[in-house]
Amino acid sequence: MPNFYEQVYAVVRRIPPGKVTSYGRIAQMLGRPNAARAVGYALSSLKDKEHNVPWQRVVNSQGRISIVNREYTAQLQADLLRAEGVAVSEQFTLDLDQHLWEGLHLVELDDILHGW
DNA sequence: ACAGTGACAACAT
DNA sequence: TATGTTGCCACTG
Repeated sequence: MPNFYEQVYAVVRRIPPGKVTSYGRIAQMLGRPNAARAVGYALSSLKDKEHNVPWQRVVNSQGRISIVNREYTAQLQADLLRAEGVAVSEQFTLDLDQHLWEGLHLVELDDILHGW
């Protein structure tokens, strides 16, 4: 049974290129509608290589890149998304109606939540 | 055991 | 619109 962080990573790995979702929606998928902050915390602790997580595909509920006081990182996220075909504005915003990921099917969620 | 820490989100001004 | 406030929660030392 993976811990919460691993569950978050498992979900994020399912997000296809060119699509995005929010911290809160990931929390909801994992059955913890109020754990949005913990999702952000999980991603912030990523050490890149060990995991293979497309962290750039997670933005806040407003469709905005949510990394504060780290301009270079926000810029990196924007560039990574643009490389996938996502239109990101100079203010680090994007159109959720156009790029929002539908989410997982119940079978896939069961895999993540209960192991396989 | 416990207080501090965020890449959140919803609401209230 | 744009800030500010408050509730949240998993993880850490």
